[in-house]
Amino acid sequence: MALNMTQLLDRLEGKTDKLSKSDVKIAAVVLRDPQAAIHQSIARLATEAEVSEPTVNRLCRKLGCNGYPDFKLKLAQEISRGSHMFSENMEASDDTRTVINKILSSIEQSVHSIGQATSPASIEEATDLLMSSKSIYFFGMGASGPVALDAQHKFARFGIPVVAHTDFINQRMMCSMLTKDDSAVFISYTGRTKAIVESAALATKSGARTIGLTRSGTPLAEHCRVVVNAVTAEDTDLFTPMTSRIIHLALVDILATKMALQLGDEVEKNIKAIKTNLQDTRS
Amino acid sequence: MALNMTQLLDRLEGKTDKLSKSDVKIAAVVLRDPQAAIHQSIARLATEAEVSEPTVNRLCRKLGCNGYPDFKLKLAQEISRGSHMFSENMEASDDTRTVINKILSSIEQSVHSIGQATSPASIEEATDLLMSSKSIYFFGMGASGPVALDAQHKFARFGIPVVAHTDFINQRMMCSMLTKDDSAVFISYTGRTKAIVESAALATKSGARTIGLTRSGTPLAEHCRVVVNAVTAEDTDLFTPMTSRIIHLALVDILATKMALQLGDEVEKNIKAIKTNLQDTRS
DNA sequence: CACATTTATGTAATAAACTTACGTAATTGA
DNA sequence: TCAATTACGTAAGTTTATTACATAAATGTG
Repeated sequence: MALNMTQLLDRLEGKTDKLSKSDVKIAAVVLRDPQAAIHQSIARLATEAEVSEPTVNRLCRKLGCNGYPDFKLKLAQEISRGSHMFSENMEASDDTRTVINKILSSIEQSVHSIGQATSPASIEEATDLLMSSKSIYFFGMGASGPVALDAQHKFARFGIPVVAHTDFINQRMMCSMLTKDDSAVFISYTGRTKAIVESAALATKSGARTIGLTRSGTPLAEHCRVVVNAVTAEDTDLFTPMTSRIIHLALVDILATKMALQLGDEVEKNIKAIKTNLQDTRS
Repeated sequence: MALNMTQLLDRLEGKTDKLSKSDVKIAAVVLRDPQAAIHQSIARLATEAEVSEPTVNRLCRKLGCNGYPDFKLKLAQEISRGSHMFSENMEASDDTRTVINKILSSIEQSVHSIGQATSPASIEEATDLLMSSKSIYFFGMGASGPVALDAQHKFARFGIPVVAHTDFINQRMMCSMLTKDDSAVFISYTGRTKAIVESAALATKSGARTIGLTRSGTPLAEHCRVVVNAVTAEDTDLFTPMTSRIIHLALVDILATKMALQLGDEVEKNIKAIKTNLQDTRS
């Protein structure tokens, strides 16, 4: 019930539903300025769209809402993510507060959209491969280097040997030495970085279980057995270089959590052990 | 107008406003289940809170809303971030879709709350220090190690020498060699990791410009000239270990962007140069 | 401590908004 | 062309929210 978000605007565009003539008129008014729509009464909206009030009401129900007020509520939630406020570029004249808000809302938006882009199936396939692996390798270069290291840190608790490699030489070396019981996770937003594509090709040749945290359809994706699609809604975004790493981290979190849940008790012990060891380093 | 978000629930807790007796009763009902509140009529809410309807209406206006429906709308937007849906723990029975949603909404929530916790002043002070530095050092251990490396990668484009250190030995060594023209950025969520606190103390002794990406009031914070407060709303959260790194990354983004804006043209050239160099690595 | 003044709250009337029921028009398909 | 279905609007009814007014509580002052 709470999960069918960000659907209203899409549905208003007629993507999933068959909209009648009047419905289209209403949708046009709403889409022209959704922000304004949520402050309008049903009467006002009906007038603007040149239809009757019950017609508006019926459309609301057709879209799965419980009447017009409920429609407004759901619409408000959908556009509350700031998507429509801060898509503009950064300007030198922006004060610090504005810069903060622009960056954060851009991140929020990306994180939210990745939720819809990620197929549960791909996560499950990936965790299945990872869980039964003899050892796991994370590969990332440039901005994805730190992500790979982060993944190494996160997966360490599972009791499976994990290593991250962030430079070309080590990656090549490792990839040619993998076995069919090893998992190799390749992290790249563009999916076109030569070095990492070559490494993935090598890994495939070695028979390793290749997993890609990248966008599907890219050269890298083609070399991976499982692809966890890491693509944001708008890709031309100025903030892409920022948000892509965060999206990768979020996906790593999801994989690690899913794995932890499936491994169950075993992990608990490991985490507890690590935690007690860490206590000593706190002052 | 669009920036005073996520204030309603806080204000309902009486943090910024002086609430009357009746106001408190109303707030209690709303806070007990905000999700339910947005579907209630003003009459229902008034009854539950044992006050009159106009009293509810007056509270709405006091909180800056344009009547009760507007209040519901604003509240709906505020909790649309999933904050109150998924604050519970993860369960083994959760399906993959649920796991994904829980993690992502937790991240969204943290990112959003950091926006309010971060004071523009601290960002400005930090960037001022960084910009005029001869060189910049990032220090992070454990989960913050990758964050430090990420920062190194991001700041590299500014033309100032940047290094990240993620191990104790190197950190100690570097910190004792810093000069008053060097900036040392310490990244730690807890602010209590012994090693990093010691490093910060050393850096202070060397006269370096110490900046902390940590929570204020912690041992680490006390050794830092500028503290960028990195604390999430709810701290007991199960997801803290996940979201803390992402918050740090977001703060790094903010610092880097702010710096880029202030440096202006100079950076453009650097970025362009890096980009052209990167083209070669794409297939 | 009494009195004036401000602030808080409730009652009742009013107005606005939404929904339902019903009837007519348009569309579809044989 | 004629049912049958679907789409739409009118008008009545119902719910919901707001305003105006009155009363009570709280606050401050001499």
